[in-house]
Amino acid sequence: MKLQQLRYIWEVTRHNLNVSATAQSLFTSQPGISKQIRLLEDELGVEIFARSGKHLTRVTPAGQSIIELAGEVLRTVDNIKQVAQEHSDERKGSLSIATTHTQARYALPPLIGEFTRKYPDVALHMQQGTPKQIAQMVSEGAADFAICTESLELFNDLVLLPCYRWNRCVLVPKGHPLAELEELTLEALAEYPLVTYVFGFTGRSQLDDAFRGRNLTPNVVLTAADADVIKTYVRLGMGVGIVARMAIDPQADQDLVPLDASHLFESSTTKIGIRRGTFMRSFMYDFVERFAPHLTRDIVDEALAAGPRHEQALFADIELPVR
Amino acid sequence: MKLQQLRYIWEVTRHNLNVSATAQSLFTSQPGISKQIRLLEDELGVEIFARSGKHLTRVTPAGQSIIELAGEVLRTVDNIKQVAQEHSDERKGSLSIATTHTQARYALPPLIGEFTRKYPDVALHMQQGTPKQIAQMVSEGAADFAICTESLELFNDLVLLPCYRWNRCVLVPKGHPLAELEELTLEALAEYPLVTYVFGFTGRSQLDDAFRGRNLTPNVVLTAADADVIKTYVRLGMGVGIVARMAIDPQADQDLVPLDASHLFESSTTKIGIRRGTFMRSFMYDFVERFAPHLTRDIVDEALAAGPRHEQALFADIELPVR
DNA sequence: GCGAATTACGAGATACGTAAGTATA
DNA sequence: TATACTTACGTATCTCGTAATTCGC
Repeated sequence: MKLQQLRYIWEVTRHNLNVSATAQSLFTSQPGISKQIRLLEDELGVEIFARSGKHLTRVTPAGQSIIELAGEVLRTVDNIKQVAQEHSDERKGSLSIATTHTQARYALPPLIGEFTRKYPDVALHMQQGTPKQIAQMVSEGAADFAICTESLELFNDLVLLPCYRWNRCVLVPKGHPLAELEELTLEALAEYPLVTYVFGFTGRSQLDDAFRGRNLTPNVVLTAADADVIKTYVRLGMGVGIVARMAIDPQADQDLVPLDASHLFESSTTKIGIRRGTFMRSFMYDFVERFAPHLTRDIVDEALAAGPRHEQALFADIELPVR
Repeated sequence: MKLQQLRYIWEVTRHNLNVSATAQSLFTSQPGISKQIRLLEDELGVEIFARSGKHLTRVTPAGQSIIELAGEVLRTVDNIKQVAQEHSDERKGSLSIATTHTQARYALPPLIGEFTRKYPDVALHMQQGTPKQIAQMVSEGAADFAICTESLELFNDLVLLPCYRWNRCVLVPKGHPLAELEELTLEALAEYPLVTYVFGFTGRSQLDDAFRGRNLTPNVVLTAADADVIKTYVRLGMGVGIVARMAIDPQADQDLVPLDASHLFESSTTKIGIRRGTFMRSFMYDFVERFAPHLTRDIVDEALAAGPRHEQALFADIELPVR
C-alpha cells in the first residue's frame, strides 16, 4: 500500500469517478492512476470501485469505508507536514480561508491587511462560496478555516468557534416614509416590498423567523447573495433593503438611510469552523485571536480537544462582541 | 513521504532508538532504515531524532509530534486492511488478545474453544502480561483486546467495556481453624499469614482497602502473580490464600477448603479494553458478546463512538453478571 | 464513433542489500 | 576495542509516461 494509491482513490472519488479528469488535476497520466488503483485493489483483495466494462460506475460498500479511511490518512500526513514546517520556520506556510461575500467584503479586510504584514511568508488563500460549500471545503481539508454565519453546524467534524454577533439594518432611499417613523416595526416593514439575502445566506432564516413570529408575510421581491447587489436595487427603488449592519459604508452609502433593526430581528453569530484533528500552526492561532480576541490559544485548543457537540459548553459564559 | 518511512521512525522509537535492533525485527538492513529516516528528515526539513555523532540519542520536540502522527497513520492504514479483509472474507483474519494469567487460565478457555471452532480461519494470538503491559500493548496497536481488571483506565485512548464482576475466596488446607468459623471476618483473617496477589494484579488494591477500612494490618507473607502459585504455597502451609473465586477448580482443588469472602471485599470488575478508532471485525463483536452477553454490537459501537470518559454513562444502567 | 479505461512497453527513479568507513562509549 | 550509525555502490524493483488496444455509451 502506497500513500499515492490512497491519494488516487480519494481524488478519483472527488472527481466523480472520472479517472482522466483526476489525472489532469494531479498533473499525471491516466493509465498511471488506473494501474495504481488496480494494484491497491489487488493487494487489499477487494474492489474499491464497481466497473461496468471499462467505466467506473460507483463506489463499492468496502470502497466507501476505505476511501473515508484514506482521507483520514491523507489529512494526518498533511498534519505531519504542518508540524514539520512549524518547527522549521514558524512564520512560513500557507493559510486557506473559505468564506462568504459578507465576511470577505466587510469583516475581514482590516485583519487580512494586518496579517499579511506580520506574516509575509504565509501564503494566504481566500475562497468565496456559499455557506454549505465553505463548510464542505473545510470538512474535506480543502481549506483551513470556514468563516460564516450559516450551515457550519451541518458538518459534525467541524469545531465551531463563535466570533461575534451582528444585527441588521433596514436601508431606504432618502425621503422614504419608513425613515420618518418614530420607531421601526415589523408591521411597517411588511407594508413595503423588500430586498434582502437569499436563503442560506447571512442569517436569512432569522429574518423569516421574526416575521413568522408576528404572523406577518413579508413581500420579498428580490433576493441576492450579497449586500452590494441589494444596495444597488434599493437605489433603483425596487424596495426596502435589509442587510447586515456591517455592510453599511458611511462614505459610499450616503445616498441611503440606514435604520437600526436590532430590536426587530434576533442577532446572528458569525463563527469560524475548523476541522477536528487539524494541526494548528501558530499563525493560525494568531489569526483567530485577531479576528475574535476572546478566542485565545487555550480556548481554541480546548474546543478542538472537546468531543463533537461538547465544545458548545465552553462558550456558554463568554460574552461575544456585537458589531 | 512514504509509509515505510513512517513505519521506520515509529519502530525505531519503539526500539529505544536502536536502529540495528529495529532492522532485525523488521527483517531488513540497518543502512536501509538509516537512509530512509534521513530522507524523511530532509523532505520535512526537521530532524526527528537528535544525534550525537553517529548515535541517535533522543527524539526532538518536532519528532515527538511527528512520531505520534505517524502512529496514527499506521493504525489507520491497518484499519484499511481490516476493512478490506472484512469485505473479502468476514470469517478470515486474526485476533490478538492481551490478558493476565487469571483471565487466560480461568475465564477465557471455554470461550476460546468455542471461538476457534466457529472461526477456524481466524488466527488467534494470546499474549500474557502485567495489566500495565497489556494496556500499553493495546494502546500501541500491538494487540486488539486487553482483558483484565486493573490499569486499563490509565490509558485514555482505550475504551473500557465492563464484562463481569467477581468476588474473592479464602483458601485454607483441610482442618484449618478458619474453616470451622461460623462466619469469616477480616479480623479473623488478619490473625493468619496470608498468601495473595502482588500489587497491580487481579484486584489486589481492593483487598488492601478492605483491611485498611477496618484499621487492620494484614500479614501478607507471600505474593504471587497468579492463583496457581498461591495455591501451591497454601498447600505447603505457608499461609491462608486469598484468590479470585473463579480460580477454584472443584476437581483439582479438593484438598483445599474454599471459604466465600464476597462479604469481606468489594467485588472487582473485569473489562475489555479496545483502542479508540479500531476497526472492529464482525468476529470481534462476536467474541466480545460471547464473553459478556450484554455487550451487543450496538452497545460496543456506542461506547467506541463516545468521547473519552463519556462512555461510562452507557453502562450505568447495566447489571453486570457476577462470577 | 467518440470518449474513456485497460494493456503493453520502455526509461528513469528508487529502495534495498553488501561492503567499507568512522565515530562513540 | 567493540558496537553502532553512515557512506558508497551495484542490483532488482517499481513508478510513470507514451503508445496501442478494447470496451461502453
